[in-house]
Amino acid sequence: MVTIKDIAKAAGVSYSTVSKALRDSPLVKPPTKKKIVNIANELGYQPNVAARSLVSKKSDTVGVVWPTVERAAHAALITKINDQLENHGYTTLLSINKVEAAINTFNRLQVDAILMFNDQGQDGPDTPLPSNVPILSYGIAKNPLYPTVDVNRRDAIKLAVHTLVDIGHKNIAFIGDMSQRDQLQDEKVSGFTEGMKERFQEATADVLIPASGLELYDGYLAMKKFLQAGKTTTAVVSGSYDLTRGVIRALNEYNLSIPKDVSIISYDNIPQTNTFEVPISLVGVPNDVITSTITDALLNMINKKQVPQSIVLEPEIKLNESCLALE
Amino acid sequence: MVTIKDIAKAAGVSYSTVSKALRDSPLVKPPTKKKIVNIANELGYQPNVAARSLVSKKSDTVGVVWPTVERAAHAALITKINDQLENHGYTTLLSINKVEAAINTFNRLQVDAILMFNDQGQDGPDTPLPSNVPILSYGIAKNPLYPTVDVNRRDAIKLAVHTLVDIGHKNIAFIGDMSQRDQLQDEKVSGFTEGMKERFQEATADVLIPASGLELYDGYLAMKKFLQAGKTTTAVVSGSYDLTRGVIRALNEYNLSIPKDVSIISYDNIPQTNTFEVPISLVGVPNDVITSTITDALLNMINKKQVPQSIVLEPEIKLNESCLALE
DNA sequence: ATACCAGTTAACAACGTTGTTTTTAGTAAT
DNA sequence: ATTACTAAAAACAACGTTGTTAACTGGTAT
Repeated sequence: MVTIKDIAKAAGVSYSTVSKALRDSPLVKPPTKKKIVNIANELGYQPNVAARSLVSKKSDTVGVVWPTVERAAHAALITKINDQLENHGYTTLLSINKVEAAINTFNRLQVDAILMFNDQGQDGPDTPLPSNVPILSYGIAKNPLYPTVDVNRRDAIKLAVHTLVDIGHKNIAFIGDMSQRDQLQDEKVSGFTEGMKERFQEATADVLIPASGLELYDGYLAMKKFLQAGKTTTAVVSGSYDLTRGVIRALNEYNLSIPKDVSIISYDNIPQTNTFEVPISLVGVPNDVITSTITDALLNMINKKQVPQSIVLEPEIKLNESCLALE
Repeated sequence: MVTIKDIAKAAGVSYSTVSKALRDSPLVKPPTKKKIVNIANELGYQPNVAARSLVSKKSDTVGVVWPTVERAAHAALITKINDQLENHGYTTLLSINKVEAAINTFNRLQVDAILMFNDQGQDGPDTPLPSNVPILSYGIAKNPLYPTVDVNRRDAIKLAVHTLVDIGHKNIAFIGDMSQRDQLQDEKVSGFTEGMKERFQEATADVLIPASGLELYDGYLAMKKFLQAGKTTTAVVSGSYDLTRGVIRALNEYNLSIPKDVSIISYDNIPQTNTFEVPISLVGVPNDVITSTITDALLNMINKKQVPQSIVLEPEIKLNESCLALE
């Protein structure tokens, strides 16, 4: 392991001069600086984080608590956040340990901030864990233990419903994952129910198409079952992008055209890579809005040393050809 | 941040005594030790890794290079490896940066070992990266730059083919992801081709069912297309668990029974959670064999400071009711 | 009493780095 | 030629920890 002192010896200067030279301090003359930098490169010098963070009390590192790798749901988010933080000089580290252990680890490592993916609050602690490091949570902002970035899924679905009603639809169905108690999915269902209630005074029975998962095949199966039962609808609000893909397959099989026979609005955060014949309308908070919000919040926590408020992101709608006005 | 010195002051002893007490050294009298430990707990003391690893040159941490979070393929592996390392007192950290940056980070962090998930060697460097830390790779052991743990996918499929031939099958098909150049998948295809060639002298045209991915729906679609075209087979070797699920769906739709009409052997590493009516035969290296091998290799690298050889794991077959003998 | 133990604890040095202070050398002003 | 000043570099202290060495204890043997 080559240290700052080896460089000093090789360059014939004191080691503190080397330190300054490598940090590009104006306290060392350009020629000397250049010589030192060259020697450092030549020797393949790598600064020792332990030593550095011992004195600076910083590690330029952000820890991400991610207890459920299996659920690839947030993969896209993490990738982007990782990139954005990198642009600001921070390194991202993931821990797939359970929340408590992960936070502990990150505290020991003297990470500068912690981002916690709070998967449906399933196994979250009910009292804030002791931490010297500021923690930001991504999940549900209802009675959060930590400042939280939340996506208003309920309003997103509601927005979809309202939009469809406003262009003349009356018979609207919602397809979503209802296989398990999952707060995130429940929010969507109740968004649908409330959205309908707000527009139709008399209580209409909600048309719910229950899928048993969030995969393409789940959507395909659920929609097919719906159609097989002879049920019909003029518009479908879908709880996820993959489900939507399944729905489209099923509709195709039944020779139902989009949007002539059925209009579709899909919940989604992914920037649309239009792989469909008919561009699909989307509601949701765009992924880069989410990631920028998170990144900014993290950087604020680190630099301003101030605890940010919880933030609820409101959805946008992007209308496309998949929606047909009915009047 | 409470340090060892704060404890020393509170306990009225020197700080070196505190250090020894907390590390349970025999050099400090039990009563003193107890008192110190109590105070430490009370103050919520957390050792500073930076300081510790500065002097000990260890961090009790293993870094995992995982550039493609999106591909959830290895999630199960990582989870298990994480647990096993934890049992040995090591913390696992993941980096989703690209290989070079990740290795750099881990070097700076003075991680004790690095595990690299070498996704189909797609963007791997072609010359070993400079690293002070031993690196183990999981992927393909063919001309590896680092000691590598490899799974013999080719022989796994071959084993499946041979087994089917030996129980009387002649018309055998292989379904796999042939959508993209992926070394891992290619290995399986050629395992099939070779396996057939070894048993049938005359060159029979291989029956390949090309799927356009590794998801359930891809298998379903590919198999359905195969059947729709009026083709038949008495046995299917499937390249992945999810594909197999899709195949089964398709067979069900065509009222073909397993194993009466079609026998199935599936490639898989996952310990079988029997969700099927008919238990499926499996080939592959069980996941816990893979993870234990990796964990052991990592620990060896750390403790013995010796570079291990590359290891190729040989597959096992687990015959179940999904295979019917034909004579 | 003096010297010599063992058992405890205190003091010290070191790890590699950064920020501050002191020294050195070179130049300008008296 | 002495002083005053400035730029550059060296020396020093500190960060929190661990391993080593030195300094105390009280007791036992001389």
